[in-house]
Amino acid sequence: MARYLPGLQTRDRILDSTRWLLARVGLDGTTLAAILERAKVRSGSFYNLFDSKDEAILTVVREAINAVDPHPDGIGKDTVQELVDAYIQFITGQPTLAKIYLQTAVGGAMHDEALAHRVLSHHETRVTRLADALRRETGTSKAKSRTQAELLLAGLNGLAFHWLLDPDFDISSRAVELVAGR
Amino acid sequence: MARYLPGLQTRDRILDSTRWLLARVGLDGTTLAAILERAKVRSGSFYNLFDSKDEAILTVVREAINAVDPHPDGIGKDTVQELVDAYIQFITGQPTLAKIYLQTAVGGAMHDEALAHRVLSHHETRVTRLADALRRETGTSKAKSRTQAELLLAGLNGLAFHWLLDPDFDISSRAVELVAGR
DNA sequence: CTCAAAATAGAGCGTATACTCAAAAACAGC
DNA sequence: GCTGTTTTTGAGTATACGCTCTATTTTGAG
Repeated sequence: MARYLPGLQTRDRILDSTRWLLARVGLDGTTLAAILERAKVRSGSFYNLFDSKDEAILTVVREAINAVDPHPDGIGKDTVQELVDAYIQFITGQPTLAKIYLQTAVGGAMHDEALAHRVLSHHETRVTRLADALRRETGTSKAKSRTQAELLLAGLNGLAFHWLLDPDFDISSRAVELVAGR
Repeated sequence: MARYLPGLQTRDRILDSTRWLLARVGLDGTTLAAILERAKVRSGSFYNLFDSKDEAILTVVREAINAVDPHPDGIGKDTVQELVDAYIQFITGQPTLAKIYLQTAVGGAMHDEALAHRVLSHHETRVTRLADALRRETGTSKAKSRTQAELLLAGLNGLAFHWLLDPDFDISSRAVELVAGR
């Protein structure tokens, strides 16, 4: 483990490199050699700081998943618009982590059972909070608002996909239309 | 290329094997060795019939997509509902291929250049046909129907994402609601 | 300044994978 | 049956990858 400053700095460089590669070239392209070259580190140093390549990758993925997590202190208070805005802001503001999150969720590195569960539970949390906000604002039934929330979130995720594919795509105003046409 | 019966039969066995592996163990697990073992074929025979492992995979992907096409031979006949149904059927019937599709959309996940191109051009075709169907049915302008098609497809991709995350998610009826609320 | 701990370098190992090739066997038209 | 073509075999090649190990340098507390 790293105890001196140089070790901690190298560790950061490695994680930066891994994060960059995951977002740009995907899981397959994130080879050890690529990580090492970009971080300007030899394999010996890497394995002095990490037990395996996967450990570095999982560290980054965990970070990405946490970044999608809605803030827990606002439960029961947020509006639909706030939640949608927060999501869009995450996607457009942190495209690197957003890409990693979506890639991971779709099936890349999800051989890790615990991570898969975390992604699902984050998704669940988001649906529930959206449904609550919808019920508070429109007064629809519990079941119906949940269905609406699922549809809305699916739409947002779809928009995110589209935006990642085409950065010129106007995700913000599409999101507005999506909320309006609900 | 195969000209005698035995050649055609081994070709079929290889494609069956590839299809089975893609569905069961995913893209990563579909190694050449696995294909060969399941098809009871040695590598020499394989390369007598295919130029590469990717060609076999590509063939399977193409067949899966075509199998679900409502009007494979003629463009300009399908309805919006038909195209949406075909999409849902593709996603739920071939979850592995659906994953490949979405991973490619997120970008970079596909190391295979030809496969990525194939998937993306398929995406383009689908947008165009959806837009055409929308214009035929609603009489909207060319530009507007294309935007609508992109939004609709984004929604469908979002639903697919949700379904891949949670297989219990009722993607079919959600898709119906999505089309209805357009 | 000293010295044990930490950090680094980089040659090299083991393994998995896609793919090649020359020779042998099976095939089918004559 | 003869003969050219197709099919099959399987040992062998090339490469990429994750990872190890030892020697060397750097660090920083006392």
